[in-house]
Amino acid sequence: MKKRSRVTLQQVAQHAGVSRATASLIVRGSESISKETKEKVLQSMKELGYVYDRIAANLRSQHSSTVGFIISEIGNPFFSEVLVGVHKALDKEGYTVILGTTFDLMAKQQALLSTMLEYRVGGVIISPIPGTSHEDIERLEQLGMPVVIATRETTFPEKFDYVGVDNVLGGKLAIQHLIEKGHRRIAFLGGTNDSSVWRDRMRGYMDALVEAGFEVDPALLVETPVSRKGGMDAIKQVLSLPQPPTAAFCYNDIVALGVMSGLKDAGIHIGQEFNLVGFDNIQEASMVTPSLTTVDAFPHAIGEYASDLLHQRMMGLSEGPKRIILKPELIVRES
Amino acid sequence: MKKRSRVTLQQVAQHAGVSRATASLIVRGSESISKETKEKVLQSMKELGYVYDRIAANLRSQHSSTVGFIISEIGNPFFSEVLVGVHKALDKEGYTVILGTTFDLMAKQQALLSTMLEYRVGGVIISPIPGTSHEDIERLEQLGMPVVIATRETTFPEKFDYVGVDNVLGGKLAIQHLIEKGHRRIAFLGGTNDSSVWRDRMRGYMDALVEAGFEVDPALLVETPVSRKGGMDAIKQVLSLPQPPTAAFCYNDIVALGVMSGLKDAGIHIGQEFNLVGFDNIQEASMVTPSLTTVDAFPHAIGEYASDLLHQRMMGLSEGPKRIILKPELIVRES
DNA sequence: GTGAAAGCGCTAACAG
DNA sequence: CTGTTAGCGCTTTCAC
Repeated sequence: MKKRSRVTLQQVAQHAGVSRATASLIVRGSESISKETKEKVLQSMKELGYVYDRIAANLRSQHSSTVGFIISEIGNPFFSEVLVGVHKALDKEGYTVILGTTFDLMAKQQALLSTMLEYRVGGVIISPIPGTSHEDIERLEQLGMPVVIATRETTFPEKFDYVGVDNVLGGKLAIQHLIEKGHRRIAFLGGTNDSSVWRDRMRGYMDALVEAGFEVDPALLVETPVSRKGGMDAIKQVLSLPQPPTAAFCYNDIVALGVMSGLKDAGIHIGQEFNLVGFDNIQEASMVTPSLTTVDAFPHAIGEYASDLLHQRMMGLSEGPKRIILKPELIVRES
Repeated sequence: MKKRSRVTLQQVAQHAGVSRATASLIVRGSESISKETKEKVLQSMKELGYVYDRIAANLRSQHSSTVGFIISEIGNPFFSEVLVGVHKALDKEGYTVILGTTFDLMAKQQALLSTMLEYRVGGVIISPIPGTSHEDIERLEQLGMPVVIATRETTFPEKFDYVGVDNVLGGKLAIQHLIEKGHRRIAFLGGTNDSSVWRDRMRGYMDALVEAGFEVDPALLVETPVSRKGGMDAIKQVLSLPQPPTAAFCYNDIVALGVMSGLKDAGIHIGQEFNLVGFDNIQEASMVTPSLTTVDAFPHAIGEYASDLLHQRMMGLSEGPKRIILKPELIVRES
């Protein structure tokens, strides 16, 4: 890991016949330098192949131009879309992102938080794993590191800046749509109740059913891992019921895609005999056949808003915790 | 961006009544410290809430425990799978990854390379955008920064460590499979010839056809952007030919999924009237209906091998450039 | 085993 | 406008 030593500002200054301080001002684009010396120094930099050492600069100035982004997994298109939003927004402000993936393991998350601290990132955007308490995160804030929570909540939501979608409303929209289509027995498939997101979507499901005057059959609620396999298993389970459902609301699109496979295996025509609504609106949702009706959770926007909030906080412009709750939208397609 | 000042090693040492140097040895887990002082110092760290400053440490020791990973876009499942591989492997070695996405823009790629340099990353893994010359990359090596190229080649492949799949062979496997199925008119759809990957897959396509004694009809080669939309457009184009193809090999799975949509729109039964082979074996390939026959490009393994090569090089253990070319495998499914 | 002093490459504060 | 001096938080000799 030893590196060939690089050209330092000192050497550049010497070569150009100025002081280190002057050279420093020039790299940073100061206006208050005469055109001639500026040219001269820039020329020297070019000749010597100077590369700015941002690490050393950050150390000295006690600033940080990095931001940590902690996410459960990159394989899920929803999260990768959030990442794209974060990336774009932070790029624009000149930050560099350090990525960490927890794979939903608490030990990994703790380790990542420490890493972010050790690297002196200027702030952290995190989608905490289910069961993360606010104490776990508070550690960062106590050390003066701004934090923004995205997509999932911690045990004490009001403590931090948060950006997410209104999952209760999303669940409601989905169910109302299915009720309008004439369904009475609607399953809720996939996900597990340890996640705040699941609980909210489930609540939307319940609320909408109750408001419409229908009863909730616990047999139609199936918890599974958030995967296509999970969806496939879940639909098989409810189809074998004495009174199978005629429609399903899925925890997210990934699960919904699994459910679609399961329905096809069972020879059920999606969109005709059976209606299906997902959540997230990942790209794939519009591409499958039949295309998937889903609730758009605006992952890209979540990433951008989270970045904006973090930037505000890093500039010291924010006061109390802010919450940005996006209104989800139902995207009606063929399913 | 100003940070509340943190507890320094100095303060810890003072609190514990030892010197800074001793404390430093202890954070790094040195063996040559008496158990008592060690305990005492560790206790002080806990009490004061000390956080190791890896940035300062790296500056002083001229080491780096970060690795840059530059990729075109994170939205493509193939790349996100490579990222997962990279992440897992580097994690194990204790590196932290700094992520950059180029969106296939040359300016962005150049900027990212500079950023990596400025952040003194210990090494870089890059999937260069089409048209990247070896000079663009050489800059890094000249500054003593190890580089590993992954998935795509530069203009002068032999100069750097490289990990990728044998795209020529992959193309051949696909075409041989289609020929065995009895097809004579096989289209090659999607992608553009500015990419080395495209040219190799195309070559495999050509070679296989020629070996089998068939001729190549240029009308069956359609270049498009690498997207579902591209696939859709491409299949529509060839279907309107006087002599449409009866099978297609697609640049990758993303394109293939678009082609599937297009075929369905045209009322063509995939797997019966028309056979289709993709490339990459992204998760989705096994989940669509009908499931997609494809060539597995082992993205996860590419990420891991690239990380291993980089690690070797960072340790100074590598000599000449190494090339790891993975053998792709045909995954026969329903399409 | 532990401490004192020097310095990684840069910026900040103040002179001039 | 430019130079001087000090020091960010850590590691690294080299004494003792």
